[in-house]
Amino acid sequence: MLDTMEDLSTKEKIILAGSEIIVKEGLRKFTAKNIGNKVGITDAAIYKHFTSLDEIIVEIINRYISRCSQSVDRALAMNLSTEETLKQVMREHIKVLEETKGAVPILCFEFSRSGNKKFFDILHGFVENYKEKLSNIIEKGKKEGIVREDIDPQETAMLFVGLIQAKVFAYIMENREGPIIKNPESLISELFYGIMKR
Amino acid sequence: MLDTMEDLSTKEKIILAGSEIIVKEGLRKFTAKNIGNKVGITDAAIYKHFTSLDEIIVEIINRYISRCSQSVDRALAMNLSTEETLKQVMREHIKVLEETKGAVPILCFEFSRSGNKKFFDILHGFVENYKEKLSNIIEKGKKEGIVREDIDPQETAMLFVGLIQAKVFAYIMENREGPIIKNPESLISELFYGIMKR
DNA sequence: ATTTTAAGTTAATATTTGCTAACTGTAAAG
DNA sequence: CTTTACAGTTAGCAAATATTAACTTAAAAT
Repeated sequence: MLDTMEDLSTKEKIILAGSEIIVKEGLRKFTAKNIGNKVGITDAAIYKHFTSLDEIIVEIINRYISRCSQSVDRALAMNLSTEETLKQVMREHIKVLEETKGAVPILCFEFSRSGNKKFFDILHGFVENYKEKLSNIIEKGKKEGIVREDIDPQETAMLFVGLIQAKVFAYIMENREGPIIKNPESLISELFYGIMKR
Repeated sequence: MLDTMEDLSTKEKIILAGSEIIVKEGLRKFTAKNIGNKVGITDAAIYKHFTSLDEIIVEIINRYISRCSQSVDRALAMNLSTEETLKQVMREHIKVLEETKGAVPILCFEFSRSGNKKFFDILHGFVENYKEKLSNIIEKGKKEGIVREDIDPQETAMLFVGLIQAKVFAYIMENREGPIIKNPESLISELFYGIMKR
């Protein structure tokens, strides 16, 4: 069993173990037996918590999506400056990414190929929705005159999503341990350097 | 059956179909049945050409590796200027990449996680060897004074490999058709702009 | 004290997968 | 003309996988 998840409920352990398998071993190893082994229960016990293995994946994706979406709404509700709002959103997104161990960007990659329409549609819908929310904030920044005029909000929103994807790939290819993004604040400020008016 | 491979031998068709499945559908779908379907034969017929499915993967990787290595040797034998030698190597590499439909970078990604030592070792050995060959050329360029002094040959060689990897990811994520690298010459010259003395 | 429920077990199911064996047709070699 | 080799077929096996069923047990609810 994993030592990092002693006091979690079994359901949480399953989600965590599943995420880790997806990231570190690939979808091919995402089997009931492997997940059970990692959690410390039998394969059959998993079905006391989920009706199918697909449901685990849906849960992993949905948590990521809802947490990211919520963090945008929360950041907006905080009534910060546009710049701080954007930064807050990015900070939160990176936090969710770390907590889910990078599983969702990997799933994006896997399902963009596998032709599994069910998962692809969920992920695609999320990316579209999230892009819209982010680009609205960037658009507002442009109106306020703090974001460069020649920035395309949609493009820049996608750049952020793409950047996260790239970071996860790098993390995996370099076989690293620990956080995916070592220094979130510096990544965020680098990104901002390119879009803010000076 | 695929229309693009009418006149090839069955063995070639299997390799091509296998590569395409790896790239477009993932390793999970790399099964005898799926490959057979794509080629237009039964799963059992595949074993008339390969002793195992693993052997197909080994063949895909080895072809990529040997063609890349050979192209370096060929480029060196052409007695071109250092700059032209490097460019020639990159051109050839991109050609091999296109012909193998980007399967090997994807396999690198998959096996860097799956823990399959057999494949990982082959790929790792290749990358190390290839990096060495490339960096020797870059080193020569430095001695000739045409490459910037502050360039680390090893780092720059890896940059090229990483760039190829990134291009394949982008190709897949954007669900594109056709060539992975649309304009090889401009990619090569962009890369060179950063390393050559001016 | 008893019943109910939650969460685990083992055992069994159907399906899929990798691979082998036995057979068939065709085309080249002798 | 016969033989042999090749490249395909179908049938089938053993292992793995997703899932279900039947049972156990301990704790919570009544």
